[in-house]
Amino acid sequence: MSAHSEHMNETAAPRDHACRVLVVDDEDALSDLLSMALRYEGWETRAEGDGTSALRTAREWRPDAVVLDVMLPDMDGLAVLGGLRRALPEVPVLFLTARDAVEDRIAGLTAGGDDYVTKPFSIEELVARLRGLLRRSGALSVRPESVLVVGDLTLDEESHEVARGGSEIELTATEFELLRYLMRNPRRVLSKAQILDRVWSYDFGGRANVVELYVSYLRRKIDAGRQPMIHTRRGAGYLIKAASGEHAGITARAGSLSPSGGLAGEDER
Amino acid sequence: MSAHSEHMNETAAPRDHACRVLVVDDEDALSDLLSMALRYEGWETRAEGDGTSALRTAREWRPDAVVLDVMLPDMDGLAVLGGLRRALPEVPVLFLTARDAVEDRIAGLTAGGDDYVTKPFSIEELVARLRGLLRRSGALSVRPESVLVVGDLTLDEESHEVARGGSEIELTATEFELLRYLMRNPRRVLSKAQILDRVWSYDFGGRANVVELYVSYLRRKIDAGRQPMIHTRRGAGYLIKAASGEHAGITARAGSLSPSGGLAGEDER
DNA sequence: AGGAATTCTCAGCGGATTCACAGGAATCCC
DNA sequence: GGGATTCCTGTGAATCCGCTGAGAATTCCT
Repeated sequence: MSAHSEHMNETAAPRDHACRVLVVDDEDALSDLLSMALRYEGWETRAEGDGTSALRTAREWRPDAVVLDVMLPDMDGLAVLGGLRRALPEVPVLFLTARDAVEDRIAGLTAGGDDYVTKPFSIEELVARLRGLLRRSGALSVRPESVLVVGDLTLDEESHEVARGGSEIELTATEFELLRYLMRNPRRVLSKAQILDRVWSYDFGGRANVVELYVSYLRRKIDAGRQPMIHTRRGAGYLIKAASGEHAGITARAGSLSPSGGLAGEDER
Repeated sequence: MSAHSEHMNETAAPRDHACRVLVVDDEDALSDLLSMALRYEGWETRAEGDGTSALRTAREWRPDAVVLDVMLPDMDGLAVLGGLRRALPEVPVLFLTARDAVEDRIAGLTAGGDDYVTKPFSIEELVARLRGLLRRSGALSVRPESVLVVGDLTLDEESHEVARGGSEIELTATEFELLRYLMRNPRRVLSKAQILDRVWSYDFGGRANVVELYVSYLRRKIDAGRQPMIHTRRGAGYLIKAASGEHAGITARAGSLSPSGGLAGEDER
């Protein structure tokens, strides 16, 4: 909670928030989690638990994007989609679907440019997808470049390419998500708990030790031999920053700067 | 610096101006899907479910193209076509017909340079056909070249010719569509679900495994022995890009330009 | 109809990935 | 220094994912 303070970022953040996101899911725990994460991202949110209210809210509140669970108590997700389209033809939709239903009725959902995420997902993934949708729909005031840059390290969210000093680095899916999270919050300490909550699926039952493991993997690939960029703050967490010797805080998001950094004044656990 | 590239939308939809497309179909699900896909392509759409309203909208809204299901509840496709021609003599029409429709009748309809697609179709196919119609009718402000280029790989959407490094490559229909989709989104990871939604017909019930299969076919024909251009991002999807060693991001649509690839000063890999 | 080309299912292989565990290294505190 | 705490990383097991061969089903061509 804490003051949803506006923290100074290295560059003036062009407020691409103000986006409104409607979350439609009947699991309260999940939609709370999501709302919090999205609000964190700088977006406004509303949550609804059933199709009928969702449609009402959609009409009245006119969100810029919708996160829609395809399994709803009162009406089929597809029916909700139909209503949505009629009310807000342009609004992009991010579907949530159960893992095993994947093959099922996702057909055609992404054809129009919408996207989906299978449960259980990681917040990082969901937010990234949503950001992609908003970017494409033009809802973001400034269309952000898809490349994150910290020092001589770059990460392209569209091609999933990562390179340091020009040479490409191969990462696994988890490594990629972890690095993206770190790079989205350069020079900011992230606790293992935060990382776990953000990068691993919300139902992950494992030990916090995986974070150490994956940081270790990342270091091997990214800091190998060179000036280290990933640093440990014992007892607090990890952070990434341009290697000393680099130009100061060349730590920007190529086009605009993400406010997402927004983890200002976060609390640790 | 160079970083300031104007970024584009997902599908290499070259923002060819806001063409207006009228969709006439009585199946809501399908016309929703279509509207969505076309809007995504950068076009404006209106949907109507019967011939009468379709004609009214055609007269008032004056679309640049019409997608017309020949099976309508109130009037025969032929009658609608007649009305259309009277109202908008020049407008190109893309017919939707059932697979087993009487072929010669359609042949008659499309005599004027119109085109048709049989249900069930893939979004890729429909969009490509429509783009062709618009291109020919001159409705597109910038007439895009019909050749997609990525590295030394070229694909001509009109002649359906594909060549790598000058030597021609024979592809089956599905392989062609898959490659076109990849090439329209160079250097962007496309998930198997996205590919399935876009390249396979909307009613395809099969497993995502076909995508792997067809990627495998494509690789045999395109990457055979040479520097691979089709890459797997395990856990994420596939992407195509110029082989390393090629000229930088010569990854353009000959006429308009496409995403990230383009500009000089990009780093190579 | 007969044969060829194409599409697709199925199943198995093999390597990549994820993760638990545990011992060792670094750091902190008294 | 000594012990406690925290972090790092090698090892190995279970699992997941993608690739591909074989062949059935379908469509296309003549």
